[in-house]
Amino acid sequence: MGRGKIEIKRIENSTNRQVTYSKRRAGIFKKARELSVLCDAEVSLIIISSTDKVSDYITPSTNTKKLFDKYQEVTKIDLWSSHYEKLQENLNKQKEINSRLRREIRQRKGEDLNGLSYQEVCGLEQNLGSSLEIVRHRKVIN
Amino acid sequence: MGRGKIEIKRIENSTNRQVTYSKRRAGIFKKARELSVLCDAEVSLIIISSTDKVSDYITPSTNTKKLFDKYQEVTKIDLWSSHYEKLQENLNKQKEINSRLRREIRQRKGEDLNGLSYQEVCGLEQNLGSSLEIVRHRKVIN
DNA sequence: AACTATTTATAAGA
DNA sequence: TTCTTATAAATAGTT
Repeated sequence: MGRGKIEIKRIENSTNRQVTYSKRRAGIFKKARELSVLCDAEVSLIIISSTDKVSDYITPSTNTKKLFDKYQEVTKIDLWSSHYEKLQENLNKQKEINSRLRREIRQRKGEDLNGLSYQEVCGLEQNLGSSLEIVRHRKVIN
Repeated sequence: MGRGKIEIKRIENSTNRQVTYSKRRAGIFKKARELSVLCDAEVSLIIISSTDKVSDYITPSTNTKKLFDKYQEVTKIDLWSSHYEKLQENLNKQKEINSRLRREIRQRKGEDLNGLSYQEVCGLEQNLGSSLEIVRHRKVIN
C-alpha cells in the first residue's frame, strides 16, 4: 500500500490507528458503493469504531430492516430468537428471585415453615422479636 | 483498476457483472477484515447478489445480533421492538414486583418505615406480633 | 490536510 | 473458470 508493506495486526499507536481508520473507512465505503452499483447487489456495511461511533452504508434501493430480514431468512441465524432468549432468561431470573422473596415473606408471617430446621426457626424467632421491638419503638416515638 | 478506467454504473453484460462481482466481493471482504484488525473496529458486511445469494463478514469478537443491537441503539432504527415489547413489559412488571417485595421484607425487619402512617405501623406491629406467636408455637411443638 | 512512493486491487485478455 | 498482466486505485509514511 504505502511506503513499505504493513502487517495486518492491531495498530498500537492510537493516532496512527485513528488516521488509518479514517482513510480505510472511506475506502471501504467507496468499495461498497461501487459494488452495489456495478453489480446490482444489495450491500449493508456497518462499522463501529473502537470509540463506539457508528457509520453505515446501505444500498439505496433497500433499507436496513428489509436487508436484515432477507439475511435472517437465508442464514437461518435467528436474530430475533437469540434476542428473545436473553430477555426470557432475564425474565426467568426475576421470577425466581421473586419467588424466593415471597417465600421469605411467608416465613416471616409464620407460614411455610416446614422446610426450616429447628435452628433456623430459632433464628427467625429472634429476628422477628427484634423487628417487633424496632417497630414498637417507632410507634412510640411517632 | 484494470486496463483503462471504468465508470461506476451497472455492468450490463451479465457475465462481466458476475466476474466483477466475484472479484470485488473478495476484495471488499479482505478490506473489511483488515479494517477490523488494524483499527480494532467492529465491522458487519452483508452482501446479497442480484441472484439473491448472501455473503457476510462479521468481526470475530462480536456477533451479528450484538452488533445490530448497538447499531439500533445509535441509529434509533427499531429492528426488533414489535417482537420484544411485550416481553420487555413483562420484565419491567416483574422488576417492579421485586422491588415491592424487597420493601415489604425491609419493613418486616423494621427498616424503611418512614413511608408508613401511624395506622400502618400499628398494623405491622400486630402482624409481626402474631407471626412471632406462630413461630414460637412451632418451635415448641418441634 | 496534502503529498508521493509503493503496494494492492482489478479489468481485460488469454 | 483461473491465470496473467497492465493499469488504476488505495494507502502508509511523510511533510
